[in-house]
This record gives sequence, C-alpha cells and structure tokens, in this order.
Amino acid sequence: MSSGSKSTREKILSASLELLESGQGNSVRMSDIAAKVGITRQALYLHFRNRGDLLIATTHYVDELHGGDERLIPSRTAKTGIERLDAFISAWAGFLPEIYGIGKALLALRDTDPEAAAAWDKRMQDMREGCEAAILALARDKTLIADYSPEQATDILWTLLSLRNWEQLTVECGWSRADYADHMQSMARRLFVAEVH
Amino acid sequence: MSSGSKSTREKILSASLELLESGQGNSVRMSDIAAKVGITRQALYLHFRNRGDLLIATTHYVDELHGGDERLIPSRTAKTGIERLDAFISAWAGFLPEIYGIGKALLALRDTDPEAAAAWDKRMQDMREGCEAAILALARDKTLIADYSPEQATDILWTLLSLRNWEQLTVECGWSRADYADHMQSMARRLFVAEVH
DNA sequence: TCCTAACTTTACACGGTGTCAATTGACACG
DNA sequence: CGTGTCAATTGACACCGTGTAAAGTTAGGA
Repeated sequence: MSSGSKSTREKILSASLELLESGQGNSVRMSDIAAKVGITRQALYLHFRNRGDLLIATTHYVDELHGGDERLIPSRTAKTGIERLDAFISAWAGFLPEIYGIGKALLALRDTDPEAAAAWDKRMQDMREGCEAAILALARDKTLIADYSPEQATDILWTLLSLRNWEQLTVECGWSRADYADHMQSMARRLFVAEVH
Repeated sequence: MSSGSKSTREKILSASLELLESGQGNSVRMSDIAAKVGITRQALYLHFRNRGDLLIATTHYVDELHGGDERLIPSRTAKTGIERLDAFISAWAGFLPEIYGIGKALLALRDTDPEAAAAWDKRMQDMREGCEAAILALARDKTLIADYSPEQATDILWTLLSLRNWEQLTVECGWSRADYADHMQSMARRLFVAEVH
C-alpha cells in the first residue's frame, strides 16, 4: 500500500518510531508525528490510511531496522532444552525494549481498532511459538516439570514474558534490563525445569 | 464530595459497575451510564466532577459492596509463611474478578488522567503490601529462597499477580478461575519457597 | 509546455468529554 | 398560599483528536 516517495514515508516511520520509543505510547498524536517530520497532519493520510495503519507500519519498520523477530527463532547452537529456554528469554529481553513504545500504543488501540489488535496479536502469537518451542524442547529432554502440561507451561511462560510485565518490573520496580533478563531466566528454570540444580 | 441524593448517586454507581463488569472496560461512555440509569448525561456531572471521578467512586462502591480489600489482610489463622502466601493468593484470586472491569478502565485512563492513575496505583500499592507481608513471612520462617532479596521477591510476586496477567491467563488462555488460583499458588511456592517439597 | 505526484491550506463532520444558562417539577417550611 | 431549594432537564457550545474533502501550489519529467 501507499506507493512511492520512500523518503517521506520513511521519515514518517522514523519520526513515529522515535516518538513512540520515548515512551509516551498511546499519547502520541498524528499531529505530533507530522510536526516532527515537518509536514502537515493531513499529509500523513497520503501515506497511511489511518493511525492504526501507521502504527502497524511502524512495527514492520522496526523489524526492518533491527533485524526483526527472526532473532527470536531458536538458535541452533542450543543443544539442551534448558539452553534453548535461556537463549529464548535472553533474545526476548533484548527485543522487548525496542518494541515497548509501539506495543503500548497498539495495546491501547486494542479495544477500538480491530486491525491494530490483530497486528499486535500476530506478534504475540509469533512470540508464543517461541515459548512453546522452548517448552517442547524441555519436554523432549524430559526435563519439563510434571506439574504442568506443555500447553499450560507455554501459557505461563508467555504470560510471564509479557510486555506489561516487562514494563512493571523495569519502570515501576526499577529493575535494570540485565536484572530482567537474569531473573526471568532463573524464574523460568525454577518454574519449568524438573531437576532443579 | 458530591452531596445528597444517595439514591441517584447509588443508581449511577451500580449502573457504572454493571457496565464495567460486563467487560467492556474503557469503552464504557458517560452516555452509556446515563442511559442505563435513565437520566441525562449532563446529570452525571451533578454527582461526579468527571469521568475519572466516577470511575474512582465506582471502585469505592465495589469495596463497600464486597467487603473490600480488607479481605486481603493476612488471616491470622495462617501459621507458617507458606500458609500465608497461599491464603493471600487465594484471597486475591477471589478479589480480582470483581475489580477487573474497573481496573481495565482505570488502567486505560492512566496516561491521561493523573487522578485516576493515582487511584489505581493506590490500590496496587495496597495489594503490594500484601505481597510483601507474605514474602516477609517466608523470610521470617527462613523458607524464603536465597536467589532473591525480599524486595525482589515482592516485585516478582506483585507482577505475577497483576490484573493483566489474570486477564491474559483467563481470557486469552482460557484458564478457569480455579486454574488460576491453583497454578498461581504452585508457581509462587516453586519460585519463593526454599525447601521445594 | 503540460502532466503528474507530493504536499499545502482551509474547512468540515464526527464522537466523546466537559461547561453553561435557562427551565421544570417536587417537596418543605413558614 | 407563596417562596425557596434542589434534582434534573433541555439545548447549546467549546475543546480535542481522528478522518474526509476540495482547491491550490510546487517541482520534476516527458
């Protein structure tokens, strides 16, 4: 969609990203973005159908910039399930801060904009697959704890690693990113790995 | 604030609660509430200064109705830290569904309405004290795991029990309320109790 | 020179919140 | 009986943010 003029389109996306990343999340207005680019608000609509559309495009732009979510695909260096779990959490912990602002904005649109909701859900579903893969790797190794079914364990891991939880722990509780990564790893091991070492 | 006419004021609060509880959260409009009560939208402003005010009053109304958050005060029947942790989680699991709708609405107002944000934060701070009390009870018993400081453990428990997590597990993952309560208890034990039995 | 595409300016519709002024209806008090 | 008061109504309006529309400008290319 929205043909041509890569330059302006990209300027818009990067302005949008920059504003979103500065943490304001949902309170970033179309006019803010336009002002930042140096064009009129109306001109935004020459490139994107509506605000949700722009927000979604911004997420794709992030992927493009940072290599995207293929970073979450399990590395083949992970031999054991435990290594795979650790690697996944570590990758996710690196990825989260990059999508935080956009995530918040998309999440806030959830109730009113089905397209935005779908876009975010898609991302979260992809992420869930990573969780599931790690849990299944544990199960394959027979190191998955007996308390939960693989599906339940996936539910838990997926929830544990949610954007909201990251936000709460880093913003409200003041955890550093390293704290987050380390503790999530240790929590996940404790929750899911049978032989607690 | 907002003197007099208990009757109408209460009608408003109960209509507000009812709409909020039906899960729409933030998309409940002033006009919806007014329509439900059978008065004009403007009349709402005779009783409440603004939407945030009404939402906050609704949370107090819930407390009044259901006995409120004193249910979260640790029962004195809990001898051990572990019992206390279990009891707290169980009480919280019963309380959560009652404040879900309002919580969502208040959470959505967070960015724009500082008063609403403060009201919700206050509640969450109260709840955090319950988390802390349970963790400190474990520490007193020397059954708190060594991996985390009491404060970190409180951060984790507090985050684990967040409204958003409850929402995700019940709404998105389809857990029953009993599933939620049981699994949260078992997760908390696994995360925080030193002697894993 | 003319066409096209990007962008501008100005204006407006819509939905939601919040304010205001004038009015109605009920009830109480002297 | 008249008067005051209080809740609620009606109708209008301001503000904000999103989105649409129409007409005009500017620059580049065939």
